[in-house]
Amino acid sequence: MEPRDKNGLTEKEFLAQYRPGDYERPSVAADMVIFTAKVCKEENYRKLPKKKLQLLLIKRGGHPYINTWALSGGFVNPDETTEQAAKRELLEETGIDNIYLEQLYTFSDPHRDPRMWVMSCSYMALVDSGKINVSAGDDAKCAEWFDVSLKTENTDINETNNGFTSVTDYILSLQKDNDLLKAKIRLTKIRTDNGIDTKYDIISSDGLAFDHAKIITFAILRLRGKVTYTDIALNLVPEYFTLTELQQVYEIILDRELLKAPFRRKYSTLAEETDMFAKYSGHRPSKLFRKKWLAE
Amino acid sequence: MEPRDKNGLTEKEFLAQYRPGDYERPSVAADMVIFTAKVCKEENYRKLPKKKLQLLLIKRGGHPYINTWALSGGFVNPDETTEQAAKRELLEETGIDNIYLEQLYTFSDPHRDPRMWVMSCSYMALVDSGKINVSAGDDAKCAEWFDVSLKTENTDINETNNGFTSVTDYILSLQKDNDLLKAKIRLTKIRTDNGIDTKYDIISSDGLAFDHAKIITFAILRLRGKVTYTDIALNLVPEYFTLTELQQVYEIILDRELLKAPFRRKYSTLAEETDMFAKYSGHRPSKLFRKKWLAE
DNA sequence: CTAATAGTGTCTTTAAGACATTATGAA
DNA sequence: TTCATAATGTCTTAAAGACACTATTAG
Repeated sequence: MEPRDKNGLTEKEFLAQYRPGDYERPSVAADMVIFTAKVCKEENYRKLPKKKLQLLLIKRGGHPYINTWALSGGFVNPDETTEQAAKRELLEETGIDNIYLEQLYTFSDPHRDPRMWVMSCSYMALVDSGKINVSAGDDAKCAEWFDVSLKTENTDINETNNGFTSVTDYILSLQKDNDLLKAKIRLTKIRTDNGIDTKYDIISSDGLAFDHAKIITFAILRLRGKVTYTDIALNLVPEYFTLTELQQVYEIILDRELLKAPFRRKYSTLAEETDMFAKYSGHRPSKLFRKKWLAE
Repeated sequence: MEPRDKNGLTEKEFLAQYRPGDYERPSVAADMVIFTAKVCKEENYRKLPKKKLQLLLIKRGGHPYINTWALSGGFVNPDETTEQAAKRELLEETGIDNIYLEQLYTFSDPHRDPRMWVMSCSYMALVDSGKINVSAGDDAKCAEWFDVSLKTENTDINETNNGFTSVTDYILSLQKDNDLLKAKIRLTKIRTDNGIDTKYDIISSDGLAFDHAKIITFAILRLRGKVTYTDIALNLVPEYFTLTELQQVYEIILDRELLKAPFRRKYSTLAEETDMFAKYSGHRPSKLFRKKWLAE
């Protein structure tokens, strides 16, 4: 016996006659923070090339925020998930396909877009720089890789009777040749026994569109948080890599140097030995490893 | 000199003439998984009462999924964030206010609601059971606390050439007196060098509306993941608590017993000693502590 | 040979697991 | 007095930090 509602309808009947109300709905965009670990040039044949953490931005050609830089992204269509939309947009805008993707956070401040009500479901993506097709972004859109740096400018913690208030200012710098984009993001945490209120505010944002400075900061903090206890860093390294290369990736993400011996002890679990060696290194050649993804 | 777009408009002019297109937009709901740690009754005056992990569900009075149980939640309004919507709905539906809230994930399968295109921005909430007003949910809506259990039924891992495939089946059980809701959720992870595809599928879901079994499973796994390295468990404990109580909370979340001595060594950092003691315990009274939230 | 990195050994420090011992109050 | 839990001590095991030492190559 099928259940009927207060109008005497079965579920099938209800759905057949159902018409969505005409209340206002938000547009939903999928935005992506794409990181890569770019190998720098090194003149000294003996020295090892350094790595830099980079992020992809797209120059806006129209209002609002005309001529500023924005994350790759676009609106979600009715026949796809936000993740599918993110992948589709990335492919359309940059030609990049098949990469690591992870949902970050949904930003929903009603006024984050001056045009209308737009939520942003944000994703973090990681690519090995060798996979990037340099000729990508060849349509009208101008996509460029920016060096990323996120520094803590200041932290202020006040203990209260039943919690604390902490205010941290971050300086986000994005650099591409002569283009330097700078933003200050304030992270405020107010903890009481009634929960915690965590808030990101953009204090200043120069050359970045919308609230994207906030999203980028969120992504970097997430990446830093996850890198030490997951295999996420493997996504930034080529098929064959040395343990020093992997360590460099950790160092540019965490923005600090690590000791070699303990690093190798811990993270050699992520690498499978091969019988190949790096060549023409000007010093003792290092063994090449393959990725050993952590199962489960 | 203000920049103008290809139509010769400044940003101000552009925004003044801007009209949103009439493409389809999703409805966005904010849904909440609210947990509490309920103290059971204990007959033996010497024995310590046990705790159970519980979760709040609301009985659906209309189609679709009539007479099944659903998470508390509702549609987001144009003047609020998803978080504000979650809080508003919770207050309206249950009378619960001022609690710990954390965004979980945005579920966006276009067919997750049979009526129309609805995304769910899901939240996890934690409350001390002492804060719950039992007479809540006094309007038409019927809100009830269900005992929660999530067991891994089966894990199957296959290593592949460049990654692995893992399939884990979870059994989610929700019980309230004679009402037993059961669901099987399959978590599939396919890892290749081109990223990881993580997918939750509902194999069966009895008595739970929409994809809420998936959301609940996601929430429990998140809670388990975060409890050991954050102070999140403090949200489930009253103002004054014993270390054994706190340990019980960890045990019901992790679904396994912990050793007392190492637990105290590690988590006494989350507790501030008071000079009060638990009373009428039928054995040595234990010291009461206050919450010491981890700053930063 | 040399500069620069590869790779390992080992001592110290810290934290976690395991379990035993002592302490204490209500009935 | 007894039962059940409180609270702590300590031995073991494992991991992380710090740093030194040896190995190896292109030029």
